[in-house]
Amino acid sequence: MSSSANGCEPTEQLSALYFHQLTAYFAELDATRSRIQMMELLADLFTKTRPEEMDEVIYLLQGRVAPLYAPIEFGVGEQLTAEVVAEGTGAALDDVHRRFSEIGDYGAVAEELIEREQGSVTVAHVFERLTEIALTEGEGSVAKKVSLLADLVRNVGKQEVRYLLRIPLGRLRLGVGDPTFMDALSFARTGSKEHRPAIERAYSICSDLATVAKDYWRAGIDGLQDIHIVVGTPVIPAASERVKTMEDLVLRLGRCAVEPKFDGIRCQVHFDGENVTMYSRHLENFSGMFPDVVAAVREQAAGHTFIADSEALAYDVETGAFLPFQMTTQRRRKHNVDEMAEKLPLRLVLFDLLYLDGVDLTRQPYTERREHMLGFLREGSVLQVTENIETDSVAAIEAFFADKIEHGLEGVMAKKLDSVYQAGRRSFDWIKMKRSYQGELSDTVDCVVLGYWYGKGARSQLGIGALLLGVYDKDRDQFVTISRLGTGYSEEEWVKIRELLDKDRAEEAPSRVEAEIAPDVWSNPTHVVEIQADEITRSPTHTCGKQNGDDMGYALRFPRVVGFVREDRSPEDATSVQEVIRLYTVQAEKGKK
DNA sequence: GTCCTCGGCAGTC
DNA sequence: ATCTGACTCATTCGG
DNA sequence: CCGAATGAGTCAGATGACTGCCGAGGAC
Repeated sequence: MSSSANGCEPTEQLSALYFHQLTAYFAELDATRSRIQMMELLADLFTKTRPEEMDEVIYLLQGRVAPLYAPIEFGVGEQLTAEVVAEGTGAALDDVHRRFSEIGDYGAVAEELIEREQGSVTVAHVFERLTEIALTEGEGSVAKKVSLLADLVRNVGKQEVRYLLRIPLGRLRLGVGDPTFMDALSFARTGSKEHRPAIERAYSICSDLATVAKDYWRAGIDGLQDIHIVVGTPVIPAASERVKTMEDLVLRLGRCAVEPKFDGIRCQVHFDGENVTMYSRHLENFSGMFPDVVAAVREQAAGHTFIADSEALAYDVETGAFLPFQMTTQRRRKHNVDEMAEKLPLRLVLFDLLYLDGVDLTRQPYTERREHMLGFLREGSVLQVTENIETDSVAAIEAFFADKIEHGLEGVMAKKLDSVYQAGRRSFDWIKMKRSYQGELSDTVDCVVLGYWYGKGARSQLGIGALLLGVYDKDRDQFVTISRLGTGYSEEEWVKIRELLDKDRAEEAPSRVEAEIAPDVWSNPTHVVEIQADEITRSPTHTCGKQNGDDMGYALRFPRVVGFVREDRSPEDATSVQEVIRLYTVQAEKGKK
């Protein structure tokens, strides 16, 4: 190996990496706040990692055993982890749950219950076992997953178990993510972040960080030259930023393109002339789910190869209007695919083109990509290119926006005219604007707090993680649930609201409260909070508006608190069930246009 | 043995 | 999805 | 002219409703 790297060359044969060595790094990262120091620690770890172990280290850091787009999941969440801890440490399941509600981290719970200081398993061994767990399926698989992981628990030390259990939970919580890994790779070779853009570009178009890491490690930036956009291999999609007002939007973009924003499922379509492959926003393979779209791609794009960014939406066959998200999402399925395709046909609205007929378009400006996108499709009922306007006027954007809202759409996306397609990045090249961002344009709901849940991770320090919210049913003088709430408060406010709720603590659900879910701590209905939400949805879990046991209720989509507590309102002054239903009806009317 | 329900998980937004 | 909080980095302020 | 203060940007990790799949386990 010859290269100009400084300090990263293995000067001696590195030995196999033990899992306790890896978790020692994790513990250091855990204790480090500075991102620069975390990057340096990671760079050091990469230096000590043999090339053949790079895959394992990278995937484990990502909380996985395979690249993002591989359909390999652990199938071990919190409940099963609790069983693993009990089985692996000999503690009672009750005890495990009790400890978890206090410290909010199963890794830390297991650490408390283990004496052993250090295990003797290697990273390779742990990786192999975790892979086995992920691949286990069929009858008896749940018990087998648990016992495999419990076996590992018995063979590692205190510090190791802490991080071992966090891996399948997908909550390693080290304060590092993909961007930091990429900085660290660059830093390990160059002592600076200078190669980050090249590394990031490679990662974004092949979606496999382990491949990028190995190529880069072997040959530096030259090693990345062979990574190109390939039809069939998912590209990490570009994402948008938000602003508060239309004025801010125009200030940032000047003259820009404005497109409608659809409330469907993001879909990246690949066509190699024969095969159609589709990926979701997080690179799940959708290909088998939308046979109607696949057929349409073959027809409407015959003779071409391409990769496009799009939104898939179900629509009303009678009126042509797009259906709500809850309808579209029913098309995301493995079984009864064909029947559902007939019942709920999809439209695919293309809004960007990354590749066409052998040419990578991602580095061309928006306007040119759009030209290509408008030119290659045949007419058809499924694939269509999104409409757009070009303007630098706030008034024009507002008019366009109002029209889209009036027709039941989510809002608009504004795009910088000369911007390239920034795969894997969230940037101000694309700015989304939804109704709920503009305070006066969207309704808020006054909700009564009915109780709270203990938090996990960092929130456990606060003694609270989320609230149970209700509204008032005037007809029956009952409080019914409409949402949980986990965002909007500062840490200080979380603590304050918990203190208030503890004063009104109830040992069980108060008699005037009707709920099908139970918080960790009940509270007598006293405090009213103002909640902003994007929409009201039909709900199988919340009791607001439920007529009888098996009916659907109503709930809030994307709830967040604004302000703290409304001192001027009594619980009976909260929004009523009847008002919620009225709001839902008004919203449903718009969807029909 | 077969069918059905439900809890848990993983994914969409 | 939304949101907060910590840190980084570039720019401006003030002595 | 240089260090301190400020503010925008980046990143990570809390949390939401809802749907479908899968396996477990009860009913029959």
